Order: sequence, then structure tokens, then C-alpha cells
Amino acid sequence: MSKNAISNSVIRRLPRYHRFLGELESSGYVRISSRELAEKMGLTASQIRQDFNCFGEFGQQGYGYNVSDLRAQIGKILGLDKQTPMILLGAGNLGKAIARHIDFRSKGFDLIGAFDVDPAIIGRKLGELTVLDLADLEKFCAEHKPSAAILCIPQQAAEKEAARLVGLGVHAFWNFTHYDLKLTHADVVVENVHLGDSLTTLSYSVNTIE
Amino acid sequence: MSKNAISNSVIRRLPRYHRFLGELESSGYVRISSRELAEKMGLTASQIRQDFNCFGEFGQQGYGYNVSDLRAQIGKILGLDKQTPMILLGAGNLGKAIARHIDFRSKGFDLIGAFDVDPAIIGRKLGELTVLDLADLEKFCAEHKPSAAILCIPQQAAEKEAARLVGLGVHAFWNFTHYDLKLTHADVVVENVHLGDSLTTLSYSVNTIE
DNA sequence: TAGATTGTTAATCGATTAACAATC
DNA sequence: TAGATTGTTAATCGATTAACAATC
Repeated sequence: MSKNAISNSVIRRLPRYHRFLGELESSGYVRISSRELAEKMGLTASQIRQDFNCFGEFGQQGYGYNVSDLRAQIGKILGLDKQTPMILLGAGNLGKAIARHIDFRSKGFDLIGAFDVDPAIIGRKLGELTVLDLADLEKFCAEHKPSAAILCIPQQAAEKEAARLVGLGVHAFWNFTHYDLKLTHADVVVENVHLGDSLTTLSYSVNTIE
Repeated sequence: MSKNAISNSVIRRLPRYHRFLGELESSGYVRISSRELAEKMGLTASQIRQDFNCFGEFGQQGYGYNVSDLRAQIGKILGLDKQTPMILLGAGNLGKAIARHIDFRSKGFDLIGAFDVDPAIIGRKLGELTVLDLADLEKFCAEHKPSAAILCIPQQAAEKEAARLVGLGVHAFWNFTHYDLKLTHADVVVENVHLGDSLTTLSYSVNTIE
């Protein structure tokens, strides 16, 4: 979109820039140089300037960057100026916690529905939402047209439900299962959160660094 | 330890190899070639061989790799053959869900304690555990010597509690807060799970790919 | 204007891929 | 032995860092 394809490494740094700039703004910073930002974030000034220049010229020579302008620009690049309607599949422990814990609106999404198959969960409140029967997914999607979904369902159900969602027009997934969505559906965007792999990586570090 | 420093990119692929090999083992695979494994995992055969060779020679020319041997070797590299005692700080929505959702033992850890400051939460059951008062952390650590901790506490409390834990001998963190542990404590290992950043990245993709 | 700092090009570094000799 | 496939070296690709001219 903006320019040519932006590398994944750059994209993954954008949310962190956005956060840091927010904190700087709150602490009253008006301008900041790439050098000073680099110091605060543990990066190099070169990298920061390279990153920002993927999207245009946000700074001013001899001055640096205007903190709130820069933050707004990055926010726009990240799509945080609008909200994508999103639904939750699987309102068990993890799904519920995610739904309650995350501030969706500030991350560019709007959580508009939650689904489960467990009769003990269906009908219960989850914040503003009521957990619906997964059987009613088609009806809901026809009406509300969510384009993103959180997958907090068991591994075995993931393949089937992912295909179902893709069929209903959902093309963005926040995936907490180990199902390899990307390998079977090439036309969707997927953000994987593999908590088990994350903890396993920590195990490696613990057993190696000492 | 094993050989020279292993790159982070390689380490992050190990848990996934371990998982895939487990699935292959369950489906009855006895041997597999790098080519076939690459196909299944969406990698290249070269990369797989390079990755494994960081740690030694696990295969056999003309044959390939023995699935269960290879899995065991990788498990050992990841430290999954022993359990590091771990505690949870913050037994709110997210902390509870993590504690219940994760199979700690198979990931190289043993969850032995959970702490909170909220009187409404202290004393409640969390699986086998009872949530303890965070004020009793020193006593608990002196007795049980946990060396790892999960941080599911509010951002504002993170800095103080992290320092406290480091002082009590905890040197590995599974960090769900946005506090930059690594910048203030160089002598600890940290695995960050920044769920907000992850969702923000998805927002970028949703708004760009189409 | 002089000093500061960007935007951008060039150099370096590291990770991935390709190629192939070794060997089971 | 011949075929297959590893282990490993060399080539390529991409990302990070350094350098500096442009410019506010």
C-alpha cells in the first residue's frame, strides 16, 4: 500500500514504537531525536530512521520528530484509526481472559460477538457481550459481517472452524491454537500466539544461559 | 553450552520442530527426511539440516532422521527433560487462564505457587494451588526457591515486583506486561508475550493486505 | 549562519538457500 | 554396489549498522 512491501521485521517493531511514543507524549515530550528514542528503546538510531522512512518522511532535519505527529502517523499505518469487527470463537478460560484483558478498540478492532459450543457457557455474559451458540455463527455473520476472529478453541476443532469462518468471509485470524492456518488458507492473514512455544523457548533459555 | 552461541532464529524454531515430531510420532512415523519434514512444516530442507546441525549430527546419510530419537534430542536441548519451579504473579483473568490453560510440565516448568494482592482472589483455588498473598512472597521463595516467574500483574506494579523477584533469586520471566525487564535487569532471561502488540500487528495486516 | 539531525546510500553482518562431497 | 540423504561449505539474500550529504 504505502510504498513497496514492508518487511516483517519492521512491521513487528511498529506497535512498540507506537506504545513508546504514547508514553513519551504522556510524560510531556514534544519532540525527540532518533538518537534519544533509540537509547530509550534499546535500538540504534539508524534502524529507527530506516524504519520510519519505509513509510515517508516523518521528521525534520536539525529538529527530530514531533512525538504526537509521529505517533499519529504510525497509528494510521497500523490501522488504529478504524475498527475491524471481530468475533471470539471459544469462550473458555483463555478466550474469556483475552476478551476481558485486551483493549480491542485501541488495537484497531471491535469485539462484537463471542461463541462457544458448551451449553454451560452459552448465554453467559462476557463484558458487554452474551456468549452465543456456535451453531448460530452463520446467522450472526450474515447480519454483522465480522472480518476477523480470535481462535481460542481446542486444536481438534480448529481446522474445521477456520474453514467455516473463511467461508463466511472472515479473513483475519488471531490464532491461539496450534493449527497451521496459513498452510491451508493462503488468502487469509494470521497472527499466531503460540503460548506453549513461547514458554518452551523460555525453558531453553533457563537451561542454557546459566 | 552445547556448541557455540545458537542464533535466536534457530531457537524459536525448536519448539515447533518438537511439536511436529510429536505429531509425526503419534501418526506412526519412524523415520523422516529433511525434505519431507520441510514440506510438512513449510520450511526448506536446507534450513532444517542447518538447524539440527547446530547441536550435533542427529541424522544418518541415506536414511534421514529417526523421528522419536530426534524429538527426544530436541526435547533435551529445550530442557524439557526436567522442570524448573515457577510461580505466577497476578491471578486475575489472564493469570488464571494461563495457569489453567498451559501444560507446564511438558514445557519444562512446574507451577508451584500463585500470588495476588486482591483479597477477593487470595485464598481461592487455582487448579491444585491456592492463591497466596503477595506479601508472603519472601517466605515462600526462601522455602521453595522458584527460579522462574510469570508476570500477569498490572504495568504499574511490574517494575517493582520484577526487582523484588530478581532479589529473591528468580532469573527467568514469562512476561505478559509491557514492562521492559531486559533493559533494567541484564542478568535475567525474559520471554515477552505482548498480546496487545500481537493484535496490533494483525490490525496492520488487515488494513494492508486487501 | 552554524549546529543538529534527518533521509538515504553504502558497508557490514547474519540468516537462508543452494550445492555437493561424504557416507550410510 | 547404487541410491538416497545427510553434514557442511559456498553463494545469495535480507536486515542492520555506519556514514554522509541534504536541509531545517
